Amino acid sequence: MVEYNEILNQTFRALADPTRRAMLEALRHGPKTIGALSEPLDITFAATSKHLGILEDADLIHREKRGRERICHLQPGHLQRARAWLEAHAAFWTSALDDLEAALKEEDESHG
Amino acid sequence: MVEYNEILNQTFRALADPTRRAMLEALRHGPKTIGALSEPLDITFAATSKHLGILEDADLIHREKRGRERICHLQPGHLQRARAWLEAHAAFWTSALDDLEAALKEEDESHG
DNA sequence: GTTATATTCATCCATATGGTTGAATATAAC
DNA sequence: GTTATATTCAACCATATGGATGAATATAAC
Repeated sequence: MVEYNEILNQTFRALADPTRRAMLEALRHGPKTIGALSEPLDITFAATSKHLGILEDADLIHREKRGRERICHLQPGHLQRARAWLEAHAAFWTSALDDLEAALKEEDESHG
Repeated sequence: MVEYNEILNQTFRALADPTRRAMLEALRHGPKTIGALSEPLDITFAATSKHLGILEDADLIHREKRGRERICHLQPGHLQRARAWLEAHAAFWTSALDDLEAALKEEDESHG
């Protein structure tokens, strides 16, 4: 079993690279072969393949073998985990800081 | 000006390390000194300081100098950027896959 | 002023990362 | 079967990363 923390590590790491984000964005317009993916990125097939390995480890895509080519598909899977983490923290964060601000203001008023 | 892509790089990179996520979680309970932060992490002050530098670069925290200590505070700033990116993609992603599924199902039914 | 405490800085180290290149593999086209 | 195409594999390289250690800095305590 891959633990939660490890999933977040892989997912955030996968998203931290602009080339990989570009790949995910390209895949929004539909599944693509490795060749089609690497073409606009100006890197070799091998480099593309490595990036896809990282995205696949993070469960953000999967590769389907079709003849001599591989078709890459988006896979929602762990993106939701990362999203949930961020969501929870962003929300708490903001509200905690709002509370702090409100508390400071109140304190200020009670002393004013 | 730090461009959008660079912000995402820094933010996701900052979040990709479990030690740094633990730090952010610790800071949810209120501001803390470097010492208080590093204590439960079992790493040196220097390592803690480096991690904080990365979190600060990503605009996720800021350090306030108070006497000989530094107080670390959460800072919502760029977390929202990362969140927005993930949010947009997760939403699109899921709905695109839902659409695909629906389309396949419909096609299936029209052929059945 | 001297000493203790909190933090950072400068090295240094092992490993990970993103990239390349050229060989290997698998399948399609002829 | 031979050749061409799509992709991966195996080195290899330069740089980044996460960590440690010991010296430096700044401030508090005495």
